[in-house]
Amino acid sequence: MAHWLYKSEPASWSWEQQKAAGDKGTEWTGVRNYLARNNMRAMQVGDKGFFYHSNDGLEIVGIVEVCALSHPDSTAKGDPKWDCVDIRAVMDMPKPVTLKDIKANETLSKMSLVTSMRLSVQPVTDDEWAEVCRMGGLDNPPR
DNA sequence: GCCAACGTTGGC
DNA sequence: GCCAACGTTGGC
Repeated sequence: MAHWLYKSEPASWSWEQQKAAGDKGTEWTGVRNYLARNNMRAMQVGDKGFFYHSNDGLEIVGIVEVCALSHPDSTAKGDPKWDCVDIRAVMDMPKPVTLKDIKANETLSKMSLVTSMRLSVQPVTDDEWAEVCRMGGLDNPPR
């Protein structure tokens, strides 16, 4: 199963809000970048991902999973170019993993978060997934 | 608040 | 179809 990373500015949509949305989850709306959209189109229900706070926080704070396949973005005003998936919160990171920690870790030097700073929905490799989970204090990370 | 990176737009 | 201008993102 593939892994992903979702960026959000906590001022507009925070991890607390994501958790409050419960098991039904929410549409990951507002992505207007083709690469990020294509990543969402490739997602399967059950794919896990990291939830990252950009701008304020700069850390991975939790784990989410895809709970609905990509579908038209309801905020795109009927523009068929833009799709999104639904995601729901799965668990907190016991220890949030900061961007600083990630940049300092040689294993993660190729991570999209480092190399494609501005991409808002990114793929995460299995190795990166395992390493970030380990750093975050998850001994038995979800797959 | 600044500015680098980078995606998008639009004139040619 | 190229590329300069522009706008946005996001770390610092």
